[in-house]
Amino acid sequence: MCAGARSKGAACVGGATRSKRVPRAVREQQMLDAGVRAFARSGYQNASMDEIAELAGVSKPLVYLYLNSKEELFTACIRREAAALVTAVRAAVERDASADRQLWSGLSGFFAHTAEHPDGWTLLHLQARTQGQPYAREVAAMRAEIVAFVTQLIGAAAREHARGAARPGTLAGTEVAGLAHALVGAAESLADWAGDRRAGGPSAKEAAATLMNFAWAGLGNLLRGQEWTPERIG
Amino acid sequence: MCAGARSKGAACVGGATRSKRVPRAVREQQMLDAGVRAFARSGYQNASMDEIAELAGVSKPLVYLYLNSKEELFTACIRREAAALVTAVRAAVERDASADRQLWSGLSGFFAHTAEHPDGWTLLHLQARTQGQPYAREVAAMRAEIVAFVTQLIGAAAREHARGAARPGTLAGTEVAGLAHALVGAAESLADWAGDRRAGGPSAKEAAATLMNFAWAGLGNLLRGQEWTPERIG
Amino acid sequence: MCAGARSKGAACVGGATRSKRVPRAVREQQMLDAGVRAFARSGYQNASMDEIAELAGVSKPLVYLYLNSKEELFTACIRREAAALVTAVRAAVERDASADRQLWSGLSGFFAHTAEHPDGWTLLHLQARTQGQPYAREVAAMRAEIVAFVTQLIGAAAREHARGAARPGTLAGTEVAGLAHALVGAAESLADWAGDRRAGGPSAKEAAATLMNFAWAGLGNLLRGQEWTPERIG
Amino acid sequence: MCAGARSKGAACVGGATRSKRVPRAVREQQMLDAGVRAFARSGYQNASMDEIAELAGVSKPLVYLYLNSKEELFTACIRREAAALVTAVRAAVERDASADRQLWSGLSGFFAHTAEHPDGWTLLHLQARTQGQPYAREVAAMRAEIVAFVTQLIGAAAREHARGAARPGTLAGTEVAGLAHALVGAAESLADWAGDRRAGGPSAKEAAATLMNFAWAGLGNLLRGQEWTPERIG
DNA sequence: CATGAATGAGGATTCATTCAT
DNA sequence: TATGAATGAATCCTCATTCAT
Repeated sequence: MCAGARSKGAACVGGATRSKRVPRAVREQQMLDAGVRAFARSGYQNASMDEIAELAGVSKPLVYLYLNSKEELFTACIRREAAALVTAVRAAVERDASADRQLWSGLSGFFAHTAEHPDGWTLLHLQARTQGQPYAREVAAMRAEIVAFVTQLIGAAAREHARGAARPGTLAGTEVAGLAHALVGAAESLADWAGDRRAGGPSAKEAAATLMNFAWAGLGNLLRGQEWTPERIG
Repeated sequence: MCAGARSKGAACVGGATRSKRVPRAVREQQMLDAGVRAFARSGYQNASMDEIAELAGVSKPLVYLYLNSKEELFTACIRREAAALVTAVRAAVERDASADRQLWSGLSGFFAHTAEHPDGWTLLHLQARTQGQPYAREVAAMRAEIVAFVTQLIGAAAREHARGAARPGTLAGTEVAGLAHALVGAAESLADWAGDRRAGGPSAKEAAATLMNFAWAGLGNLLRGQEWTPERIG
Repeated sequence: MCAGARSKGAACVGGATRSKRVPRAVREQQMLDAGVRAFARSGYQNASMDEIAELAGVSKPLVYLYLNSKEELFTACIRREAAALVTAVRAAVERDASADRQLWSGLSGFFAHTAEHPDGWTLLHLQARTQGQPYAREVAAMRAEIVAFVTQLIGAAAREHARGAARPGTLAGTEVAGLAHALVGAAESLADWAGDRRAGGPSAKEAAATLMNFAWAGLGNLLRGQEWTPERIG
Repeated sequence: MCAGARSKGAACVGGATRSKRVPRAVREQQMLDAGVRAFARSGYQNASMDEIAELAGVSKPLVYLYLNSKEELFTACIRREAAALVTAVRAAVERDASADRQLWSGLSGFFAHTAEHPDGWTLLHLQARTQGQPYAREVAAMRAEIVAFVTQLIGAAAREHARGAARPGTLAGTEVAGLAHALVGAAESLADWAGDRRAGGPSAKEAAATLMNFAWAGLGNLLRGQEWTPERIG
């Protein structure tokens, strides 16, 4: 436990002993760690700066000295986690592979990262979106980046498919957007589920495979022009 | 306008004139309306009891008299909205139809309800889940109920398929659950998108169709044994 | 002593017993009383809202409920005291009397009021001017009103004098402004001194008479063209 | 520019380059310069030690090493400025001249000094008096010294006058003191005005002349027994 | 029923001040 | 000598909540 931990019984993040005289860069990371944890678990409003400072193993004024305000701390947390997630996904994608393999590897990376950083994921997915424009926008930007990536893969798949197809299907812009939203939503839901090991959630690879099964075949059908319609007979 | 509406320009919910001698049941609904609206738009913490009382067109002590505390008010709001959503979906499902039609009708009902009650949907999907255990659990329970329903439909579809299939596929329990989670997540994401009319989101029926296209084909492939696997070549 | 007076030993303003359920208008005056006292004695920054609330015999939130912020409280205090001072001076002036008598009666009223309301006077004269633009301006406006009144009296005196003068003097605008500044400054200084009874300061009438002696004769000389110049020989 | 000057754009006082190894006496003066400037412009509370240290071009701990605390720094600033003002006035007085010339030369010195050291004057006249007993007393002592000097001059003038007067007037001690207070107050007010060049204030000599015109004639009248009294008829 | 009056408790933020290097 | 790192102690302000009428 960290020295100086007072009343509430919260240990310092990472179990680090509260140490004196640490260089600024390190302290800042400790504070961000604490912020991510606290914000993810309690939400922006409920997390108190007292709590965060204690979790970081420092006094409150130091948090303000380095990060200026609760809002800026929140922003910094979001930025760090968003960057980490995007980086992880980028690193996981197998470049020069086929479109479906690229998507699958990206998804695997995504699920692996969110499973390893559940607080970061909660922060981005749940908390940041509830706190109004500035933060929501920040996350929306990251999401847009991912959606764009997925859209591009779908386009690539369409081209790949078209090469050998008897009757190449066309996908309108709205349809593509709908698919991207659905896919990202499904991924998020699976990530939540996968993050919850107690609920018997899947591993990252399993989640990625499930999602590919869910999405890839449907996409192929669409491209082939085999649409599902309500008028279809059971 | 409701009497007593003070400075801020907020009219009473539903445009109801603030009148004396209203039966308790009605007053409570007005308060819940106000609560849902305020909580959805500002979040639990940011919504103040003052604001809610004014929005409901009553005095603050009356809110306390009927609903005891902010927490209980929040819980009551969540419960009402969750029940309304589940009821709407249930009512929309065409019993005795084929599994895909049941799923489609249920999704249509879901998208229709969320589009008509955006504040309720925001409350459930965004706000309640960020306020820690007690409320998140409440919503999680509702979600589990829906996931279970979807899971059962997928199972039914599998059985239907098996009856006439040359080579019946098998779906492990985890796989089915995964698909259900993915589908529900996709639906939620589409509901958010559809709720945002300015972003050119789809209507309820369109959203349902998009999702069916996306999901049903994949399911069919799975049942046919055409699984996507990472080992697959290109 | 007022009930509920806690630690610091400060009694409520006016010695009033802390009473419950007082109408808003009355409470507001009590708060302003407390504010004037606290601000005058400690300055804007040093006076804490805790201290003021205790002095007013109420809890802090009530002060905020009625007066919104420390700044607004300060402004309200200044406005009330400025208005009271101007009103007192106006009421004291003997209209339709000769110019010197008008000036004398006004000064008497001024010294009487400042002596009876030393905290109000300190607030206006000392504290408000130290707190930057918004407040300084407020006081400057009041001061300007008084200077204008004095200037007008000097003008009237000049006309009265001119009627019977062999060689009527002229006063340039800058000279008049200088005289007005000097006179007001002298009055302020005497008010400070008069407010300090322990230092053997004069009564209001004495102070007024002293100032008339100081100022009126000099003014007469100027009008007569008998200027003091450094070149004058001993 | 001084090294270490960070963001806010504030240059070091006196444009001194921040240099290492400066003798203590010099450093202390730099700190006092910074203190006077900061305290005069922002007030005691608003001026932060950070700001002052930066303005002085040194690190905060050094300020504490040399001056111990904010209070002591403030006191030191007041003492230095008060001594400077008194010294300047003393040096300006033409000894062995007639009383009015002595007064005039002293006033000229006073106005010249305050015009050249506006921050010092603001510190003494405005800021120090609003910070409660310890500092106000310090300034009051200086003021008393000046009032005593003026009182003595008025006494001397009375004696000079008495020597050649047909009908020597008498001035009670209180009257003399009152006149002195009035004169000093008038001087202070004019100094404030003169410090504000934008408001078209006068030069030092002009201010002194204005005041002499204003005051000396009144004094002469008094000595001649021509007192203004309220009973006088228009 | 309905409400104006009132408060306890807690949270963000700032700053003078001190070490350890 | 000089400073980056760190904190205790306030201070302003807000809000859920309760009475007395």
